[in-house]
Amino acid sequence: MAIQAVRGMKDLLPPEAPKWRFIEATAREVFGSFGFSEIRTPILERTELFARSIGEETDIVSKEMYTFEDRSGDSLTMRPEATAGVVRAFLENKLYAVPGPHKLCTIGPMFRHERPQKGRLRQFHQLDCEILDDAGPQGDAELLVMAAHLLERLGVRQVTLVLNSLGCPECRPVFKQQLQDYFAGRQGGLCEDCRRRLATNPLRVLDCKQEGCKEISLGAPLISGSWCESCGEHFDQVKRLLTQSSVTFETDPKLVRGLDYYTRTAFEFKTTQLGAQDAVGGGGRYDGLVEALGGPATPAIGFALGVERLALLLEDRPEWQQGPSLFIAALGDEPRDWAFGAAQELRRAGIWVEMSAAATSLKAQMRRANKLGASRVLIVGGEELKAGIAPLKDMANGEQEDLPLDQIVDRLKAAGA
RNA sequence: GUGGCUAUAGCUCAGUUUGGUUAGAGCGCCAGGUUGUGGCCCUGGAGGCCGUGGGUUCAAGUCCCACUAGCCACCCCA
Repeated sequence: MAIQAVRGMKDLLPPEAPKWRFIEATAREVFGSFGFSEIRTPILERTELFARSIGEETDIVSKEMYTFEDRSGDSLTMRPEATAGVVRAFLENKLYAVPGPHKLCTIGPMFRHERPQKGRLRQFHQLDCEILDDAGPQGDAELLVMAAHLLERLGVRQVTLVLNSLGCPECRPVFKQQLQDYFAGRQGGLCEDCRRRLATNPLRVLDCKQEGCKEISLGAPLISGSWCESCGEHFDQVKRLLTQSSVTFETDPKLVRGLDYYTRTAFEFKTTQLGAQDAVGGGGRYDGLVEALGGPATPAIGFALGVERLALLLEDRPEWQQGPSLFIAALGDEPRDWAFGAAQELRRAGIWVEMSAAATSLKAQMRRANKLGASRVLIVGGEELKAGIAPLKDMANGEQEDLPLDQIVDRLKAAGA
């Protein structure tokens, strides 16, 4: 076989492209109305950035990154998520010099070396939003309301917002210790992975899908019991604001997210429509990340939505299949020359015009016009050219009218083409 | 990274069990049925290194192995 695309990297073909444009355009519109500015950061970053922000122990960093040495010997990585790069750009360009909050969004490809399946690619695309320098619960709520609003605008149904709070540096260690104490006596029933997680990240044990682990987790302490006063208050406020905004949600005290930098609010938008790939989007608060990357203490929160997964949930719409406003069917050499010129003139007026370059029968040209979805066909032969009047056929109802050739532009503009 | 299923025309799939003439269908495509009129209908036509490479055999789309890719589950996540 000839050269194939790299595994897990897909071509976006013309029939699918309008859906993507719709998703991206709607997202930009919604993000814009919430005051988000676009930022575009490089796909390549120093490996260190991801190792330090996402966490060395996470699956992403430990086994999923596209990492390589460039020609100067620097270790570079193709971004597996957007937040780290955005935060890096925020610091490097000293965007914090202006008072916050800073609302930034970005749309683009991410890369993770995983085993591909439906809704999971090695190059995939995210709609990503971050609010930097915002500590209050209204920041969390605003972001979630915006995401819910976008899903609604897109017409994506059957998506549930699942919420949890992971606590802060104040209360999470207490909970971690409680968990470790609880599981310590029950290690025997845990899977191999979980026994390892117990030391590194005991919260993940709660998230394990193995039967034995699930059973043991049932009796485990819940993080909701360990929240410090301010974390509990923060979470209550977020929930209150969501309810006030009519955003429905569920809470799940076992929801844990894979990235180390999350604090307090963590969330996922889940669907039952995509099999094992049930997350359409996710995110959370990361109050410590900016400081950990060497910046000023800057509380922040963000989310990402997967474009491919959204596309899978969207039906095609008829308005995405628009055809040309006019097809010129020319019969004979002279009419074809005339049509070529007329087409350019109409196009200059912003009208989508097609014609066929080859000297084929009228029947073949009509078939082609029909296939392209042309709204009208102008039929021009030698007689019409001489008379300066040609039949214009409406392809929807089959009706034909005689139109003076010098009035085409006006006629089409009047028809809203 | 682990396990399972799959790969035949542009698309969806028969044919593989029990190896044996020119590998089929539907849809799509092209042309004709109308000296210059699309969609529906009828007729005809084009289009296939049967994923790639190796092996078994007189003979492989069919059996065996490897590779590649897709799908499903695990893992994890968008």
